[in-house]
Amino acid sequence: MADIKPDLIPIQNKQTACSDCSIRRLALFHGIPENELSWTQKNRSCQYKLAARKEVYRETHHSDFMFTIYHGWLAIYKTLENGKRQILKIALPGDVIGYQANMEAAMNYSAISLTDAILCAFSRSDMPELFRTNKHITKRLTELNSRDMNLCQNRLLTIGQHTAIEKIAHFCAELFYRVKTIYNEPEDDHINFPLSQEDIGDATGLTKIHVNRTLKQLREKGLMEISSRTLKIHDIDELCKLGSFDKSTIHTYILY
Amino acid sequence: MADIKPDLIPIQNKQTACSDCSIRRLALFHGIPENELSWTQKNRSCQYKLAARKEVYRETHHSDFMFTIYHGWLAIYKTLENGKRQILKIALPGDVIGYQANMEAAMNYSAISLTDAILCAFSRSDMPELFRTNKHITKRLTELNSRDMNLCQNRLLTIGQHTAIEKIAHFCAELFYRVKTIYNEPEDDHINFPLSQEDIGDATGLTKIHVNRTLKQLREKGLMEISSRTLKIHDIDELCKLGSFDKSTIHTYILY
DNA sequence: CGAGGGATTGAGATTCATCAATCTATGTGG
DNA sequence: CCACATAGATTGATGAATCTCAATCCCTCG
Repeated sequence: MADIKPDLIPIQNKQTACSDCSIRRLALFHGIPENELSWTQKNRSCQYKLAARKEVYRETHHSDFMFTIYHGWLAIYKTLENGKRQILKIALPGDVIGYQANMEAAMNYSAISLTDAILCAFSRSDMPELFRTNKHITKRLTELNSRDMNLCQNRLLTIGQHTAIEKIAHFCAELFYRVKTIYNEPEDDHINFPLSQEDIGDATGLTKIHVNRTLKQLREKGLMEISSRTLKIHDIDELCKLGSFDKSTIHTYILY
Repeated sequence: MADIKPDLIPIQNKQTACSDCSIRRLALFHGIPENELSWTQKNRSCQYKLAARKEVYRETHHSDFMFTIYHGWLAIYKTLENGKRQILKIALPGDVIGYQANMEAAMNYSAISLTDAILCAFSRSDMPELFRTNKHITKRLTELNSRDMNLCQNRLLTIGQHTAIEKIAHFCAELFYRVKTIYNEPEDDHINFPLSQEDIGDATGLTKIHVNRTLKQLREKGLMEISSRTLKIHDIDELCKLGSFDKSTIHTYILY
């Protein structure tokens, strides 16, 4: 088993207490009775911070830890021999990464930070004990997994059956609603957007050149615009319609 | 909540006992101690049989049941308003269908039988009790979900980043290995294959016409052949290589 | 102020979809 | 048992969507 990555820097002091966690409503520990919350605090190995564009996991490698994201964005992806990359998911605060059934198995995806980030680490070897001792967290983990499954299936539908402009509309609309829900700022029509056009291409199965042309179309249609790492939404209803994104289902993703 | 579908015909007698289940090693109840197995027997509402091409679930509709597949093949899919369909998964004996985090929510996919099938039904309203009372089955359900997640992510990679011939090679190779592992017939180079070319297209994001031409290419390359509902593999190694399918990972899918 | 990565645009090639016609296998009713 | 109906498979011709290669531009950062 490999150790922790060198780019992950332990936060020496000022670690957030789980009971004070500002994003608890989103996270693994949502709805957990206070008296059981001690498990997370006790078993959280450490909080780590890391810079943007640092690798957290690499496919086929082993890792001792799973993480919950406290701050920042990450991309979860798989690569092919020919260098092509498929981004499976943009992971946001509250998301769990590195959880899989067999905690001793190698990672089946890679992960990289898209922004500066703070991660809460849990030792994978503690997980079996968790399943034995804490039903609430186990159930919650299952719920988060199930939500992820639904997201993944929707992406499969989008990537398999949509055109380029529909794919990008869907991708951006989903991300927009996820971010808005997490940060509770329903009034703003824009979000910080740290992905390059190449990243968008890797997430939607398009080349960066075609992404560029398609973003231009979206701009000219007055639906949305990306510039200087910001996504501005001009017509969210049309955007959702174009991308077949049902915003009412966002609450099946972000579980309160 | 909707009731059971009229096409699902209750098996009146000769229901298989869970303790005698021939596919238990694959299924939800793998590795469950005998004394806990009574839960499944007690809570299994019924075994149902159904003919090929019958709908089991419809997206957005409610269902009272989740199922484990005892016999037959099913397709799990989502559809768009324009009629396009994405097959998310081919479900085989041992697979669980209809499990999602919020058991009261509407189904987020449809399901149809591809062959005659036999399903074991469990009432969704019993699930919360299951989580409270049976850690083994809960854990097993989590493992199966996690395996499905990995399969789904691999499909996302394939559909997003591969060419038509690579997609179909991957799809067929995966299915071939899954079927071989379930039925334990490692010597045969062919399997029963009830999917039409249109089904393959819906699973890989291609039109049936392009599937036809691509199958012709695979035939001419001497890799595989589909005829009269049979998939014959001529060169499994080359097929896996072409489709970037790593057959060694099949054991992370089919958990013994 | 120069370097470098990302964004943008153009031209041409390729893959895949669409439309349309024919062929084949399978099942059904007479 | 045959004639027919039907669904799926096959092939051709054409066009659209997307990729590839190449050049230039722009912004950011040291």
